[in-house]
Amino acid sequence: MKLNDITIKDIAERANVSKSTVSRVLNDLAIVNPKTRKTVLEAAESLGYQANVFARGLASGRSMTVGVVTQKIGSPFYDMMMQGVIQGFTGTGYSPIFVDGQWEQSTELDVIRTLMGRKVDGLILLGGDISQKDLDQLREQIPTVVVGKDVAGWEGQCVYVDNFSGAYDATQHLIEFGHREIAIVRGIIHHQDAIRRFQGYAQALADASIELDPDLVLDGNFTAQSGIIAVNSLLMRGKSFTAVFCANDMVAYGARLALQRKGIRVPEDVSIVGFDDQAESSYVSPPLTTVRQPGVEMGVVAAEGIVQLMQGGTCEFPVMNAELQRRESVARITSQ
Amino acid sequence: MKLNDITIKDIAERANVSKSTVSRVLNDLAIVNPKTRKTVLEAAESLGYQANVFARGLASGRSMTVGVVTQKIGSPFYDMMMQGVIQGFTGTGYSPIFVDGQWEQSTELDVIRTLMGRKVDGLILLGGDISQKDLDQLREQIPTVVVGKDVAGWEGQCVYVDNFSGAYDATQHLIEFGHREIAIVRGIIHHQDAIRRFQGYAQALADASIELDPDLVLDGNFTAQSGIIAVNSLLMRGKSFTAVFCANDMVAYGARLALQRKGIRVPEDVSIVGFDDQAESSYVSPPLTTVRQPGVEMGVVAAEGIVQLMQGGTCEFPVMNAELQRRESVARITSQ
DNA sequence: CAAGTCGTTGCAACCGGTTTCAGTAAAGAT
DNA sequence: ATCTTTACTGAAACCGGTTGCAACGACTTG
Repeated sequence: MKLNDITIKDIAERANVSKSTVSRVLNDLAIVNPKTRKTVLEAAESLGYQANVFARGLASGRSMTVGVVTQKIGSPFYDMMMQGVIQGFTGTGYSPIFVDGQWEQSTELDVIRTLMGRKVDGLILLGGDISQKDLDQLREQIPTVVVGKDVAGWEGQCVYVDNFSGAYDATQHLIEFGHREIAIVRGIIHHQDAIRRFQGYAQALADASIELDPDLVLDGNFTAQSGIIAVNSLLMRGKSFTAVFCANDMVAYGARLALQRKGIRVPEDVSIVGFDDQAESSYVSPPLTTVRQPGVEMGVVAAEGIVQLMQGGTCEFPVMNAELQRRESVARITSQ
Repeated sequence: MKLNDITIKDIAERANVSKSTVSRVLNDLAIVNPKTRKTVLEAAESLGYQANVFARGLASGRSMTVGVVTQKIGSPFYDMMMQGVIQGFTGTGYSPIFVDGQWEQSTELDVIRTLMGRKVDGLILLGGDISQKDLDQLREQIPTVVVGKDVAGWEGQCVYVDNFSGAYDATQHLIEFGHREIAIVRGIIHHQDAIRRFQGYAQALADASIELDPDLVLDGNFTAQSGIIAVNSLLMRGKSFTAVFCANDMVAYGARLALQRKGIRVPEDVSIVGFDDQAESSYVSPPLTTVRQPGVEMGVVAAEGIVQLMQGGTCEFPVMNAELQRRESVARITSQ
């Protein structure tokens, strides 16, 4: 099946040393005579040796893999983080193995169990909904970092963006442009990011002495479809509004479409702001003003951090910040 | 590190049998007395036994993992296939391990080497640019299926869509709607899909007795940016056209934006058709008429196929077909 | 010159399974 | 009653590494 049946033993014979010596050279964890070392290295090289991961894993207990739990492959923000993770691991000797939690707590626990069964050396959780208890328990068994949310008691060991100030900036931007009737389509109700974003929105309004109007607060679930529904219900109710701040870009797309269907122009009649800055957002019509999350960077940082952790070190992540990308979906309001 | 240090030996002691018997029960590959069997199973259950993958792999040579090489995590079409693959593997006992080829041949070979080093039992290649020679060589070493392109000599062992007829249908749709000056923005020049799509376009024109105008053929690279550039150069040249068929949806977004920037309306002035049907396309403005590729299904089918192959069977994939999704980016032309 | 060090290396046990081969007891055949 | 089967089970080798411990030669040291 595999061409590569050269083992450490073959090298040993070729170099006239014992298996142990070869192993020591290959992992350089003991002093070996430089000359011997060279001979072994050459032998290994010329034979094209590649260690058998099973044997190594069995003997050492380490697998050189880390499990990465994502929530839904194909979801823009999580995909960015995955890219970052891959990037962050290249050259470290560790390989990520990705599994998908499908946004479901039970599935998530399942896949983590599978990962543990596969003896991963570390765990990166991208988002997810596991309970604090399970999380804490997990961390005791295996080096873990969480990306995309902050967990109580894990200060510095979570990579996340400041959703509050991102949302605050976005809302303030709308206010600066003269908007006062600003609707919001929230994300999944118990989702941490969604909550923080709502708080940022609320604070920005408060700071501008604009009363928060409950009728302008709609619930959604991060999908384009939910943006459509939210806008339609807003329209149906006959509520007046000049801008809508969306839970993420997909919701913004939906909102945009729903408005157009009613003959309402964006941004001339209603302005829209999204959150995420997914790849398409620069190219839709009009290009979407949105809050950029540094997804790729977060992935990179997480990968680097877990490597530290697995090597017995510690890691301390800074809070990443989300930056408003001003494009063309927001217009100035002159008079009402 | 792990709570789970129960081994086959513990079960053996608990059930008063030998390791061998336990192994036989657990893999049921030999006749074991039903009573003994039951005892062992119960012991395993009550101890919460989970096999050590390293030991199993070392002894049996099988890892129960299959390597999946994608080209770029975050790319809509490939992501759909990944989702499908995950779906297709659930419940089979195999786990996919994803790596990213980054659209580069050398990287791709590298990651495949890594996968082989990790002793995957099978390989799924999503797209990719490896040479036919390398591919053939690979297939001799390990069960392999290729998704997203067809390889000479691998009939039935590749999962791919009929790009030709997808493109043909799209172009014909434009022709039916009265278009005769149909531009095309092609994908990466040597990319198989891009070539097939171009051929479909050309054939549809030919069948309608429309001469293919080389000035209406632009090159791109599947990115939105390339759509913008293509349309701009078309406009710059002052060439007249009423529709543009794009290599994929991202290109279509770019084209759409470039047109808008010049005050050209879609679809009133110029119609656009894309390819892929990525999630956003239903919600952009106007909702994009595009050719849907059944990415998820392809992934599922590929996963099921490789399982067959790994178990010593064979598999025979049908050609998937691409279906035109008529939405709102194409308008009828009445008079020129 | 004997004893003690140090640097370097080999032996062998071990990691936790799978698998071959031989052995035992019960059932069937002669 | 003896000889074959048949059904089932155990001992032990093996997979390919890692690692503790002993050993060995050369070099100091007393």
